[in-house]
Amino acid sequence: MSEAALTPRAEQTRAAITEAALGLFRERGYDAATMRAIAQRAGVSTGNAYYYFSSKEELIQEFYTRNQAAHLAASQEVLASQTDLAARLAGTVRALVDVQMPYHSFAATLYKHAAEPASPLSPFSPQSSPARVAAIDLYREVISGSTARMASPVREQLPEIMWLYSLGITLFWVHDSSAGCRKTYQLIDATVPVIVQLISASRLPVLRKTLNDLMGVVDLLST
Amino acid sequence: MSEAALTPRAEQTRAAITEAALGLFRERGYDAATMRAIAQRAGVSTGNAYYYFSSKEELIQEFYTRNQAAHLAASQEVLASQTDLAARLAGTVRALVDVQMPYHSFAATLYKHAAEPASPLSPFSPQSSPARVAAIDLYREVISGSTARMASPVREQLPEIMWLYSLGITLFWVHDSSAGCRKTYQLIDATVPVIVQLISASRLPVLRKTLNDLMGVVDLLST
DNA sequence: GTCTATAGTGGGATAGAC
DNA sequence: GTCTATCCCACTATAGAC
Repeated sequence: MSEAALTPRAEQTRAAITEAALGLFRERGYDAATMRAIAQRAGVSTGNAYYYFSSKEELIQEFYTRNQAAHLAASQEVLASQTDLAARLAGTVRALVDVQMPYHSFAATLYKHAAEPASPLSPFSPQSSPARVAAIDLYREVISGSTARMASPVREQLPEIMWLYSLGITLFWVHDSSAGCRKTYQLIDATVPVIVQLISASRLPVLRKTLNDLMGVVDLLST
Repeated sequence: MSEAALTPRAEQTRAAITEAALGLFRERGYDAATMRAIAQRAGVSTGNAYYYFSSKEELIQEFYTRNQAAHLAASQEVLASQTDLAARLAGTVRALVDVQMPYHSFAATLYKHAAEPASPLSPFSPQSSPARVAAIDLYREVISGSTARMASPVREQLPEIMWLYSLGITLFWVHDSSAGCRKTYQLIDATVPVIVQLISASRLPVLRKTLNDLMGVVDLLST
């Protein structure tokens, strides 16, 4: 990694800036976490903060990356104990929401950057590619560790579809102002069974054509 | 409307500012369209621009509103000539893309504001409510003017679902860098038949339960 | 009521001295 | 690597001209 090339002192400074940024993001939200405030909390000049992070966006990437790792860790429990597809999927997506919860109000503001297509923060950007691949792999594990049976073209595309589904849930979550984001959890619990039913229905001859069309759409999206 | 209360001169000034803003948005993109530049092109002071639009965001609302109106107008041709549901839906959504096309690169940047839940520019915000209602009504017309038959709970929720679908297409479109946004049109042509098939499949007894669940989800989203 | 001019706040980001 | 000083931006405020 590029971080390995840093001198110990530089690494320390960089870490201080990162910690200051994440703390301010969590405690005071997006607006109060100005580059000046972050630098001040880290005990460096704003110019120095820009030496390590060439934009505020890069600082947000750091937050993004950590969340991905935390989600992976938080999902292991369900994936180790459950074999039912619905339980595995619901548990994994619930874990995603759990992990991000402390940053709920911040995430709402963050999202406006992530939604910009040209932004490196977009989940579809090249910069996010490692995180995206890791997330899709996680959903591959959700499926492969389950007892569910499905048509093979469905099995191939399903991890990516589930990842898109998790993006949709996250999008709903940032908009969710209900107490404890209760609605988001309700939405997960309501949609997961539908998805699982559709997967098992995928073997019905009447739906074969519709499903093949849908899989074709996923291909279009990927390329 | 509030605009009716303006004097002719004020209306003219306001229009000049709007025109200048839309022109700069289209020709030079979001970043170059500073309030200074917009005011200068309109031949007014920046202070005056703020007299009519209390923020840059409001200027963007104007763009937003016009697009809605243009979409409505552009959809009339298909809706007047076609009775097939797939043709009507595809035509309407294609019209949406057509209308926004000159602003493609601008829309990408705009979207980061619209994606912020708290933003008045969000399609779910109270400020966007009139445009949202108008858009949903348009999709109601798409359905009512068609020969398609469907279960009545589906018929009720479908306009809103189609509107959400159009948001999804727009989201894809802002990310679409293919020549002439060819992929977006392909996506529309690929997904519309699937939607129509699902609608007609909604009368199959096997899917009744799944569909009722889905409609329940839509209810959850709406409240 | 409409508009200008101007001065100022505070934000992201940069240049160049050290 | 680190700082200070600076730029340009969105936006606010205000005093007053027409």
